Amino acid sequence: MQSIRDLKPNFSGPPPSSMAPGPDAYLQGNIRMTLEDPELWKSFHEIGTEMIITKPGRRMFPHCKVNLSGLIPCAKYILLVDMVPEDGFRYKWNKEKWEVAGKAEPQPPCRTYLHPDSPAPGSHWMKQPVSFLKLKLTNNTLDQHGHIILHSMHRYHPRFHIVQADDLFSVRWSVFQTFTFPETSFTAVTAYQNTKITKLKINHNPFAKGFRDEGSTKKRRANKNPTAAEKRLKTSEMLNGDSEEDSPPDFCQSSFEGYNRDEGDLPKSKEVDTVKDERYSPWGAEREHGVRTESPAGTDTRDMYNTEQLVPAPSSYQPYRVHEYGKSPSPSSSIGSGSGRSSFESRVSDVATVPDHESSRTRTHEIGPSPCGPQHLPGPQDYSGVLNMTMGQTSKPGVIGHHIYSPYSAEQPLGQWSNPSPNQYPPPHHLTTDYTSPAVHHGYHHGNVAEWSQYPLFSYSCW
DNA sequence: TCGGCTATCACCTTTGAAACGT
DNA sequence: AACGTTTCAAAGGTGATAGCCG
Repeated sequence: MQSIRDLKPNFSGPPPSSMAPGPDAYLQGNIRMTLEDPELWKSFHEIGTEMIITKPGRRMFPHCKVNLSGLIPCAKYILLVDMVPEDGFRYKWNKEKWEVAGKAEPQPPCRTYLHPDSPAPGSHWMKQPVSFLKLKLTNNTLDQHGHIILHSMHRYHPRFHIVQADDLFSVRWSVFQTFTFPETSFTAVTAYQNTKITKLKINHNPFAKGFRDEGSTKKRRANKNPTAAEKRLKTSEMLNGDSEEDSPPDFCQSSFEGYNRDEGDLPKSKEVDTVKDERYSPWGAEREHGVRTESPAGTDTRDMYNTEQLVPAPSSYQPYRVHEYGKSPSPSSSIGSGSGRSSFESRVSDVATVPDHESSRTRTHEIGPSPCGPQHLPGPQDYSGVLNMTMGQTSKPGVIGHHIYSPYSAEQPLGQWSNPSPNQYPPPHHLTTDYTSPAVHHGYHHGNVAEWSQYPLFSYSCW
């Protein structure tokens, strides 16, 4: 595990005193985020997770669900997720493995999904796992629903951000921490390529129960289209692991030899052991191209990382160009200790704004009396043009009363969207040169660090 | 010709309101 | 009247499939 942090304010002027971590700022450390269902994620990751993206938007499965600890119970936090390209390539599924198919397409509008409970006190986030179930992925660059826009056949991984902020407006002045989990990386696809992934999805996603072999699957469509039924049967056989397709001779030979062919079920404890020892990836290409390194095999070390810095930045968020304060010596103590969760603990204290309950304009989403005293219920706030964020459809009115994410909104003349140049979604042009030195982090090695600079954490980082 | 995308399908779960019982 | 449980229909999510498109 590595910890990358940069406490240096990266904006030229001081933030408003009401929002800035001023003299009364205090240290806040040991924020820990653990991934729920890590074994499920691993089982997908070892095969090569694929996420369907559709025009109307498709949920992720597995969906992002994390546990949080170390938050200040009374302080308000905002949770966000965005998707970051894994590399600068487009891929294709060829002969049972992913291969590089060329340069990545121009990055689509970067959207950040705001957890609908945001903002909420730390106690709220810590009392139960935080689910991003309703996060949806789309390939529609003109999407108006706030779904996260991705390119098909490209690789991404989610980043989780936690920001101590009383409201969305003050996010820009708050310290945030970023967490990633390597096993959550995935390839965006419009149709599943790897039948193993299909099988895993069917076996674990309750909505796909109808496709399970033990169910009525085989009679589905059987009387409608015999040919289709035959194909379906054939597919079922393949998915059962009886076909050779489960163990193709050339199926990622170099990286998949030890794959557990009984992946159809949620990994049992003994299977997990196997997984731990044999962490393979179908990404033969990534080795060939040195795009990224393999996750540490045979170890529970979580090579996730976190970063934190003050926003806004004078330039785009530069998560990979921040100062490295030294690698954390070890993963969280809970890792592999029975919790079965991936986790990352912020091992260094960080600066946070002091919760200002007096001036808080946020509303509480806690049911019942808050242990932190009375909560103010502010009126609707207009965040138009403030963030380019997506929100769950269950977003509370008043927290964000608008679809503020619309990248093409006329009311959002942000540089990120207003500078289309050669490619539709160019990197911000205002990057400074102060941070161009590569920073190795959490085991990933990006061949072209500069490419990362075009992926701001938040769209509003261009403020 | 082929790979990728999309509309549509049937099956399933989830969700919330209505009905009912205590 | 209030509360808890059950029932049921609508909404929405799922992968499979066929056909379209570049």
